[in-house]
Amino acid sequence: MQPAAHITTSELKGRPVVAHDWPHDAPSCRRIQQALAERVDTQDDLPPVQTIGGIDIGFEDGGRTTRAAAVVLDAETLEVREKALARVPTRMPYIPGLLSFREIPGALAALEQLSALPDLALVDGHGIAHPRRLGVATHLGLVTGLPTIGVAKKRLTGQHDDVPNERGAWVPLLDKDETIGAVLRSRVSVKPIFISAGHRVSLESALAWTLKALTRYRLPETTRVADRLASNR
DNA sequence: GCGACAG
DNA sequence: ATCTTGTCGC
Repeated sequence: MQPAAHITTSELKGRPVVAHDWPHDAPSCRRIQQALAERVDTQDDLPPVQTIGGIDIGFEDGGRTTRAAAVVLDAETLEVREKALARVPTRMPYIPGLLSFREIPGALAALEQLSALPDLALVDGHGIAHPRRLGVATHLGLVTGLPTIGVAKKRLTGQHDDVPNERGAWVPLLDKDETIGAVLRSRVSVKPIFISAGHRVSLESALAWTLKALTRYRLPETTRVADRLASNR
């Protein structure tokens, strides 16, 4: 009999959050994911959104050091309000399906450096478009209480039809008969991106906010600014 | 057993 | 993710 995943509920700045032991082995990670998945909220439960955040992680020293970037943009003008970069020792290798356990420690360190958290955060990687519905965007939302959206450049799981070659066109990402996300053509003639609900945000709102953060590039501005910082460009 | 596999 | 320069296509 496996020991139960130790999960507790708490509160952060008035918001319900979840805390849990930080595992180091894959089987423990998967057990925690299964337990956490029950607490995910894919209904809209967000404050008036005045700022949107971007979270992205990069690495240095051949992966030994994690560089985590958290940026805050004005939701209306997309003007950059604040940037934070944290460098922490990397604790886990990359294992498909367990990305959040590798990236969240750094993300939390970067968020802590911000003078004010964003009202909503777009996270690099998937939200519920994950084998156990607990991608990095969803996991980070649960742990911080922040409304989150998953914005990924590649598919992890699920099937989808071709996306029409028109800016803003999208098709559902399906797992069996369940819609777990959307495959979005963010601009003409580029590979589509994968949008999914993270936590406290519906897929419809996730798409709407992603479109609001898009300008002339494939990725939303939040992701671009955070990526530039995390990868030292 | 074989192929797929976010960052 | 990261290692890396020029180059093909819209």
